[in-house]
Amino acid sequence: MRNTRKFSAPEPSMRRLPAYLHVLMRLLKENCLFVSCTFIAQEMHLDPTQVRKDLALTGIVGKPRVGYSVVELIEKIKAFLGWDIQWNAFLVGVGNLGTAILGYRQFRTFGLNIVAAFDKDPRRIGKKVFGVNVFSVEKVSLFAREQKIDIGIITVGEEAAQEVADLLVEGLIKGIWNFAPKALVVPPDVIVENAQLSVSLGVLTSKMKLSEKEGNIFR
Amino acid sequence: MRNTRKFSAPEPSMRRLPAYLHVLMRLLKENCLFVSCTFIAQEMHLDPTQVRKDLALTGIVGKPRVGYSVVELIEKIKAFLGWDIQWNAFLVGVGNLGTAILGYRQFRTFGLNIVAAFDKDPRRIGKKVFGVNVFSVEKVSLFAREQKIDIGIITVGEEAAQEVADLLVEGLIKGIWNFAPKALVVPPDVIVENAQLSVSLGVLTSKMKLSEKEGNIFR
DNA sequence: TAGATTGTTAATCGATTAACAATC
DNA sequence: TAGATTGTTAATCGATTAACAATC
Repeated sequence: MRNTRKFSAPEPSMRRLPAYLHVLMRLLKENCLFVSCTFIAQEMHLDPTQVRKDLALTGIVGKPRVGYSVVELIEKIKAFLGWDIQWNAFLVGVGNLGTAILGYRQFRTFGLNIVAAFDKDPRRIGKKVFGVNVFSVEKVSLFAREQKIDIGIITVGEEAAQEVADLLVEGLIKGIWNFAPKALVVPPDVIVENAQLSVSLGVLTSKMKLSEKEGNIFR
Repeated sequence: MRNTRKFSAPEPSMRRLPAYLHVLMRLLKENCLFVSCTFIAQEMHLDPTQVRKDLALTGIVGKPRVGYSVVELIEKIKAFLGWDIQWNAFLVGVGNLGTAILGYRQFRTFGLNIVAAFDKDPRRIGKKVFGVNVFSVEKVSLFAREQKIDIGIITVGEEAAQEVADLLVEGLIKGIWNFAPKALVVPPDVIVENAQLSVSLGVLTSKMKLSEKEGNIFR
């Protein structure tokens, strides 16, 4: 069963690209002009063929015996990830996590431009958080339409998440970055990316518990 | 090529379990005693067989024609994810993200007990953040050993991440929750879970860019 | 040239989905 | 009983890994 339209790029590959970018940025700093798959694979403890296939997704062409141009590869990966253009975003829910995201300057370098923030708490409305104005959540749809916002970032609680998603959809946004632990229902042309920290924590604690059990066999 | 010891549970399944838990908690509130895979699958837009296989991982046994006991299923999933026991944790790097994590009370319900925080900035050391004391990062290894800490949470910048990981390993921690965009090198018995927000953002913007291109064909 | 590395095709592996018998 | 649902085995699909020819 499929929740949305299927796009062509394999997600596991997509998720590895940002890490390649980090290695490449370091190489760029060290004035390294060319890099081979083998090198990147070693750095990241991956299979070289896998790296080559991942990079091929971006349309890069390498030179046998030489490798890929570091500068070109950085450009291609950024373009593939959509980090070469600006995305205008609204953030809804100025709690701890919302505030942290507003304060995380790094996102600017990925083209994420958080234009405004929204909250339902009157104590937060009218304030500025890391230079971003906080408005009443009621206004989110109207403002989003007026300002042609691309991305809605949901950092509200589970209860309000669907409601906020509906407002964002009404505001004609094209993508939702959802931090609330809730499976959102949206039209098929709206892209949802879930980023629940608890999922990641669950993977960690689950593996730790398993390893304790397995480990005990040998001790 | 493998970076660490392989554990038996399939990661995709593991990543779906927290979402099942959310549906189940809601059902519990509604005093619903039994639930079928079909129902959960519909709620989450997944294949029922997939849900059944995922749930089977936890060791739950259902009743044909009835389904699974909601209460029992919640317990089993929590136990499988390691959310039935307490994990003592240290957090290193009290920036925006670190602060947000310290303030996110929800994690307590997953058994995550953040005992202390660490930073290298003298202005932060000695302060309390959401009730958690901030110490100098130098002390992390010693304190971790003394207090038998299980998990180290890394919320420092890319540059310092490996250094902090080394200190945590010296402190005999068993798992690292790494928010820094850096592939950490640790001994094979230490479990690392990477939680880079930029990866998730990349998936979103990449899909949005692809969908724009594809979409334009039809417009 | 020789040899390292790319690009691509084939083989393997693992996860998802389909089919169906067992059960209450 | 009839039928919905579980549990499990088989088929399909997709991603990873291996093999190798092409290239500079």
